Amino acid sequence: MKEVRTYFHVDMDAFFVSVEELYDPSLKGKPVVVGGQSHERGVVSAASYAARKFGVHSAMPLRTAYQKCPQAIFVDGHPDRYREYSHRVHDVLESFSPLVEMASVDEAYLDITGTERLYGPPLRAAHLLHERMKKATQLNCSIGIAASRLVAKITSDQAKPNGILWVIPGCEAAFLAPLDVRKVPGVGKVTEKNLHLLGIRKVGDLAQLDDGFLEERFGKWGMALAGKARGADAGGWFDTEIGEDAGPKSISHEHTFNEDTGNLEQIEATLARLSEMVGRRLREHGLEARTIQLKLRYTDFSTITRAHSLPRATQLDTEIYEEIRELFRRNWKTGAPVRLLGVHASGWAEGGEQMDLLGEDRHQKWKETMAAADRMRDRFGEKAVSLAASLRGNFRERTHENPVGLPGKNREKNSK
DNA sequence: TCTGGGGTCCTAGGACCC
DNA sequence: TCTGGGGTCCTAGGACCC
Repeated sequence: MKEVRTYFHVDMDAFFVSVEELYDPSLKGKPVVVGGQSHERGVVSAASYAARKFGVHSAMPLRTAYQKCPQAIFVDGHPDRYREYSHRVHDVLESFSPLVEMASVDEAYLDITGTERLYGPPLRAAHLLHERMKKATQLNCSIGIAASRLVAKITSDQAKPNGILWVIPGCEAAFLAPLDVRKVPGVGKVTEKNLHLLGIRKVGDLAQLDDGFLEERFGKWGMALAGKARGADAGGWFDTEIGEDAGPKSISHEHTFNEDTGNLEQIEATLARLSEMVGRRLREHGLEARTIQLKLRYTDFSTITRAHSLPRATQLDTEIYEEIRELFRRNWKTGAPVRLLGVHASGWAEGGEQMDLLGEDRHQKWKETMAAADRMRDRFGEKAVSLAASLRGNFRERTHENPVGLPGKNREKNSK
């Protein structure tokens, strides 16, 4: 007989907005939109509850948010702040239970099975944690409690804001049945629409159907859905134990221009900057990527991705950039204005991949150069050392006589 | 409505190998 | 030459999440 476990899903309330309020208390209680200025290209990252009353929600274009709520205060996002507070949240959770898994910056799963003697029954434990979180971070959270991770996640959503909710084991199906299918994690716009076409609107409707039917229509997901509708952790990610947070599987950076551009110099300078950012993160994580991918979006929003796998993994800005530039030149509809560019790295090399002997010396030199550049950036800011900046200066000469990718004498000149 | 940026996972076809 | 069955890697696209 399988032991009944107890999971918490802890979700911070309006996380980005709440963190911004700590930096600027005058924002409290007001309609606040985090993500950028009201006229900018971009979408809402987070909206305060006051702003939500006007119909503003995350993922909505900023301009739309402005139309719905012109009196809202628009605030730029601060990823560093959110990361810092995410660490604090993590620390609180770890002090509470050793089995913690951060699912994103502002949410986590805890396995608190067997902590009754320490904290008492689940509801009491949740109140203790809630209190501890508020005291340590000044932030509110909501906590869902259930015998499975999936149900705990749905439950925390129902508990919002600033609430605690427990689905007693055995009551899962009854709790889930009246909820919209959209409440099931993994069911988004498209799947919801397809389910509606089949007359399936509530999770309870799903539970009636047999696995085969759902699998045929929705593939692997369908299979899991029926189980989920019955409250089980059926298949996929939700089956896994709560454990150590694994490292990243990919690292990417992308940029949307304020105005679309067909200017090759501007485009390549941007690709260089994005390549640097990716290279830097790879080095921070001690990773080397085998596959480099370009993302290219045109004015009409049509988007392509083009990838290439290297014979040898890299973490060097210049090698990433060379590959990206080649991918871009091969795939750009020449002259067509570009809306977005992205650089994506994945496919980590297994530890200690061989380097060819001839390349090793050059490679080592570059590694040292890059490490030094990273230190400069730490001390003097991102602008201190830049491949992109050097490219803007004398791009043509470099491409012909001093191809980017080899240590060049021009570099020092630009680093001061 | 005029649509960010960072990710994960899944599907599917073709190459290539045995 | 009308032709098999897997396994794995690569690539492209898309749904979804926060």
